[in-house]
Amino acid sequence: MPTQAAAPVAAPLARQHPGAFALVDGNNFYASCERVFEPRLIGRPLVVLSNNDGCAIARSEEAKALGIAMGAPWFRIRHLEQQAGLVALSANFALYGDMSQRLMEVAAALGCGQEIYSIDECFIDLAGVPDASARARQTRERIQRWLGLPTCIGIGATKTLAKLANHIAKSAERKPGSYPARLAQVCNLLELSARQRDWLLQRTPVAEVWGVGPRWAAQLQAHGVQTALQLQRLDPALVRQRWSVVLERTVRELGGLACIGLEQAPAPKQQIACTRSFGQPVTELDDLRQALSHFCSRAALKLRQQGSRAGALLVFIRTSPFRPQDAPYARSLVLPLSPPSDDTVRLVGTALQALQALYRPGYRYAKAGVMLLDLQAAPPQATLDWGAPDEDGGDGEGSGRSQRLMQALDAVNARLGAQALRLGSSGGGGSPPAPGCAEPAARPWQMRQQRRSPRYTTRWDELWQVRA
DNA sequence: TCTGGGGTCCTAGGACCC
DNA sequence: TCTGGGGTCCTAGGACCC
Repeated sequence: MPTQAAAPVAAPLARQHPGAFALVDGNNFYASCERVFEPRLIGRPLVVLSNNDGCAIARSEEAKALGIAMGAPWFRIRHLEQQAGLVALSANFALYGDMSQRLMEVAAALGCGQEIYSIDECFIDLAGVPDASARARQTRERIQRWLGLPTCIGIGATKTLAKLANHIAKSAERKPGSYPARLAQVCNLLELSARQRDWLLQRTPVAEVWGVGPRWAAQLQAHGVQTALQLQRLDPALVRQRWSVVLERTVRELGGLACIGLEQAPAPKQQIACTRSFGQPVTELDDLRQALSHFCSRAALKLRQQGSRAGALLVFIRTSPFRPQDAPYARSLVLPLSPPSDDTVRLVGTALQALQALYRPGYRYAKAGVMLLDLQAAPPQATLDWGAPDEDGGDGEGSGRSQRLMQALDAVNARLGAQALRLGSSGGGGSPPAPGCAEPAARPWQMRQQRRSPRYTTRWDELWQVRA
């Protein structure tokens, strides 16, 4: 057996100085974005629904108080519309993404490095930043005043402790009296005594620790570990043996040893997926072809945007696991792409070939998707030379013609809207048609989004209207 | 009737190599 | 009783994150 290197844990020991990280996190981010443009929603229980209006993926405090769980299916909570004045909106990712960019710009000024961790969270490197707490409060106020978005900020010696501090800042704000008031909104563990920190860790359930999911939480509890403090005091070697090197890192991070660094430049993705549940069950091959063509086109755009090519492509189709009355069917197929490609025409052609092999009539399909695999950096872009004949003489892979076609496709869609120019196999669908074009017939695979708010910040025709 | 859509990392085990 | 000793690559599965 090869001996296990201790590298993943040992490397950070080289850090000379204790670090300091902040975590800036939007409160109930999607719900808060909606309230910025629709103030009548303030104070009301509000949920944002997933694609297809399937389940709740964000909740205002008032909605949480009604007992609505994260991921609660809409059909189980919709009675609260009548009973409790619950408002439900379809997810408006164009709006959230744009608000996120603005938030990240303001938050970046807090320190000397930023890792955008998710749509509503970023880590900030605070090494060498004086008066971190005061700066954090100022950053919070700017985000509130300039964007109308509430945030909380946690500060600690490691990313795991910054996360934990953020959790405390939120809890202290949500439930005044549960923690000292000065910890609300901004919680800086670095300015507390060891005793005070232990007290906070002791009050934090182990399941709230970043990196401890439901499975490990249950196992830890069975092992007598209920709190973050008890987890921090476990023997790292035991944790590694009984669980994994991943949880061992968490234990060390809780103890103040930074094992997880700040990743400022996001690494290129190793795989790119586009998958969707359908708005209605789909039975016809032609509808599946349209759906997969559409998904694959989106994935191909993401692929080109990060400058990669795919060496393989996976397609899956499946019936609903939630409908026992339907005959189950779920299959996937991986096809190689040789040579690797970023050409929408070729990728969609391959995806449809896979679909042809997977499709069986007689099933009610509920979901399908495309994943691009084996991603590798694309060779440097050929210079744009419209007049020159293709060196390889054809429209084969990597040819100048393929590259120019994709550049033109992306340029047109960047100007006129994501679906303005698309393959015929995609059929209608996606975004509304450009002005003057006919609305294509709705297809069963298209997702339901019946309660979406306007895309206030990214569409000229959906701007806020003010009447004098 | 109605249950999201992305990602990451780590480990174990098998195939295969010299 | 003994059965070589290293290695790499790939895949599936399990855990986690938002």
